[in-house]
Amino acid sequence: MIKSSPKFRRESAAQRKETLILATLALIAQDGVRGATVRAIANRAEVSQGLIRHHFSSKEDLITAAYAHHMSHMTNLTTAPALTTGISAKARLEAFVATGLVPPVVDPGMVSLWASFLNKLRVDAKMREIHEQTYHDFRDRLEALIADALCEAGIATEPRALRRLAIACNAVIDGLWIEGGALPGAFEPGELPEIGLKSVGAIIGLELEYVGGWT
Amino acid sequence: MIKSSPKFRRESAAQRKETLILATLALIAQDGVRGATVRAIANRAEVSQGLIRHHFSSKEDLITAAYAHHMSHMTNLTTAPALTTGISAKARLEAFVATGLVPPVVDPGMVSLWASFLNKLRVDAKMREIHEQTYHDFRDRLEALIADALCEAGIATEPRALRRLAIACNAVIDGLWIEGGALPGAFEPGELPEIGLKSVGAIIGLELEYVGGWT
DNA sequence: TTCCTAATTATACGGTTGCATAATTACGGA
DNA sequence: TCCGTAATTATGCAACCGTATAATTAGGAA
Repeated sequence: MIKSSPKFRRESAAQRKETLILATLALIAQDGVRGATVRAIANRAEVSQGLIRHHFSSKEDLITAAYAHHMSHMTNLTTAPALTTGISAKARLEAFVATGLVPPVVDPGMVSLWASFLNKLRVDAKMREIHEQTYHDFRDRLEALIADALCEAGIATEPRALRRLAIACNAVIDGLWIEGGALPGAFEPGELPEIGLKSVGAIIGLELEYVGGWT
Repeated sequence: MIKSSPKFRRESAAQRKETLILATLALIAQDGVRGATVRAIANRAEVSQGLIRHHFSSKEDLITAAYAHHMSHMTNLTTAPALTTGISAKARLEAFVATGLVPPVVDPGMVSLWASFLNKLRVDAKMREIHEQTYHDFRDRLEALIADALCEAGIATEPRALRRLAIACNAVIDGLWIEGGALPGAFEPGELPEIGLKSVGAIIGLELEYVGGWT
């Protein structure tokens, strides 16, 4: 008897879950939440639709997992360059701001994805929890960078004031990131990071500069 | 023959359209785009579902109209106080910034609504057009206020630099507005406008202050 | 009053959705 | 080698979606 090629491959739960999550994110980024149907996701991940319910208790569960995955991914993408050792605190802050304002972080798909999730915050408590945690995580990293940069410059700052600086800087970055993604082509290349650096610098009282190399 | 009470009332096209638009916005704010089905909208507006297709060529058409309505509403809400005559340019700018960062502009429903529409920008060209126009309209008003305030303070600014200041200030306001709406309770009352004024002030190089009276 | 017309309702249809259930099948351990 | 079991597929269903069409009805014009 000739052994025919297997009709499917078994994979670990973790791998399958990630595959499904990535397919979900790709679909939402492309067509909005509306496009992420169970059948479309299964099709994109090249599995049957029944498999989704085998790994996730409901479609809502998958969406939530995709949200968490995406948010931590974006945070890591932005944070990574700021972890470089051997450079000044000011340089790390500059890298952090600039990285968050150029592709691939600034991207229509990313913004669309983020917006799709944002309007679920009202309804879903689990989503709200994830958002809150991600937001604070991101802001805390930013606050630490600001604190280091200010300390390095010999500027003392109270915790309360520091928190507000971080909130404000986070807001500029977010705002620029959104418009950059929502209106691609409305800004010249390199304009967004330049504006971001100048603004963040003005807010915290340091002169931050645009360093080339960010494509 | 006893005349029974009429089963429905005829109204002008404009009135009906607005009723339907408001019902749509209320539903989207409450349950997200997913909740704004034709039947739900008709139910909320207390009309039959067929009426929607009588006034709008499609559901998509209604959604688009609702988006335009909502955006101009928000812009007007924020802009109104800045039109006050007889006060300094700086005071008008302060009013503009502060108004946009307190209720009813800062509100979970408003943010949810805005986010719901945002993720349609990728797909729908008409939506993108409305977004672009609204964004530029808002930013232009902000830019004019900044120009006046700087001029009043005797600070000369090039058009190119002015544009970037407006982009940056717009971003701070947007970012703060979003988080204020997405995470109600995460900020103390009055904290958002205070941070917003300080940040905008730092960016453009003026000292803006929080004036009480904004509840 | 009578009639005409546009606003409104009533009803139905094809397609899609998320989910449940049962039948297959890969693949590691005995 | 064989077998158990969990991963995967196949199939079906009830509910809901947007839309089309025809039947009502309000309310002004003549």
